[in-house]
Amino acid sequence: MPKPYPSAGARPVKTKQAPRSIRVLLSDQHALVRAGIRALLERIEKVEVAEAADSQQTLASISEFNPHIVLLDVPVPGLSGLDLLKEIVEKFPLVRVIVLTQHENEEQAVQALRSGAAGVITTSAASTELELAIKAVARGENYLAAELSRQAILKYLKDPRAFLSELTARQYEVLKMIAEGHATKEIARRLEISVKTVETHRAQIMERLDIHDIAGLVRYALRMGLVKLDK
Amino acid sequence: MPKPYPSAGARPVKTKQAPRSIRVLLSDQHALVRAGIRALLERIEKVEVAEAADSQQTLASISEFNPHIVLLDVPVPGLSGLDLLKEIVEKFPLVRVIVLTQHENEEQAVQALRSGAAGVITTSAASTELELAIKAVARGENYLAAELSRQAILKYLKDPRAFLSELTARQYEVLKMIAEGHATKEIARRLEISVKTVETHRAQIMERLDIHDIAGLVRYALRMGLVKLDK
DNA sequence: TGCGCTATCAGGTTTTCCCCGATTGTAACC
DNA sequence: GGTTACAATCGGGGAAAACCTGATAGCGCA
Repeated sequence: MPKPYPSAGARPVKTKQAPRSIRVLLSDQHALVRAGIRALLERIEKVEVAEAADSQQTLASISEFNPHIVLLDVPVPGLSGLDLLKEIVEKFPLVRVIVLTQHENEEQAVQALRSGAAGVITTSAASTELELAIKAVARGENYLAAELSRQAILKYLKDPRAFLSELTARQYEVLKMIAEGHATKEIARRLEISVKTVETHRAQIMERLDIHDIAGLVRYALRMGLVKLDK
Repeated sequence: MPKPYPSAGARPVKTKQAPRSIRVLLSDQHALVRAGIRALLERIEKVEVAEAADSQQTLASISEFNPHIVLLDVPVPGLSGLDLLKEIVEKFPLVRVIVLTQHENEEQAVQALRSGAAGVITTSAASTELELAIKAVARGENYLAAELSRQAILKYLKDPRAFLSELTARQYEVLKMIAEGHATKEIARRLEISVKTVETHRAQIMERLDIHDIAGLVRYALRMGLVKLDK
């Protein structure tokens, strides 16, 4: 049902338009997944692949390998998960980044696009979609995974307040501390505000997110990448 | 050595089938990861690959494809994450299962072995390790990822109480409800016990796990697979 | 200039947390 | 057959936290 996106007409029917090869830097924490994706990438003609396992390696390898495209795995999208993306965009504005995410979630796709991604595909995509995405982005177009609703994306992008500022910065700050397990009193102490204020923040967070228990807040914060599971 | 052989309704159209090929069923939620791993598997000689995306497909495909080995991705190991593994072991005792996990964690590897896995490898493994694991398990041996400490594994396996019964069944039940966001009063109502008893359970859970806030309990429950992020 | 939003705080009520305790049953151990 | 260990159940009472209903000050913006 969902048809491709801006580049709808330009299917990769024809074989070559770029004379040189496309250098793709594959950034993923998991060696096995990296090897698998690399095998898929290498089936695409004129694609050169390099790998990086973490942020440092990725940034270093961008300088060194000078890739056209970074295929960036973001296991838990969200605020903190996109830090590396933002850093890449800032330091290497010419590099185009395709975010590979596990979640078929418009909200998180929009966050990625807002942060400067040129494309978003999900791990539930078919392997052919990977090739489509690489080629589209290499041509300078953007690419969105077929599973994602363009309507939702465009709607969100048009309304900057739709959910990027679902919570205010202060509220995110408080939510993070809650999810990390800090008591209200301690949060108040750290932020140098009254316990009552922290309580109000929490109440407003709960109201906005329509979540009404601490456990739900913790799960939400984990999904958003505000906190990590281990720690 | 358990060598299952197709006696009934397996693949009918196999003409030049090598007599000793290894049939591997690849069970992973993510199509792209599946395609990648498949590409790696197909580099190994005499390996035939089938894919499954979820529990139902996996079980159905075991009947149909009659694999020697199931390569089972378990994103969040733990109690609930291993349900499919247990079901496979129960219904198809001759099928050998290799668990593919993201965490280099002895505890969770032991849980997998206890549940009947023949091998455990992690996504941080090199792709060569995948081949080693497949071949070892196909020979009837077991395989443990190189990252995992054999000592720790053996120690845990020898002492059944080491952490499998870290919590009692009742405590797991209460912990699950806490992590799902139910209030103490509601947990008491559901379990038809006193609020005081629930409080005692919670206190004992916290003491055993050395976790002293709700947020920490929620994260623990998520790691253990007691509850899921989305829900 | 008023409207909306954010960030801050308080009083008062309800609920939970936490420390003390207890009883019952069961299984193991010597 | 007593003792020990532990699981599961419950209570009192005070401290703490959460929850509800307010309020105020600042800030941007139309």
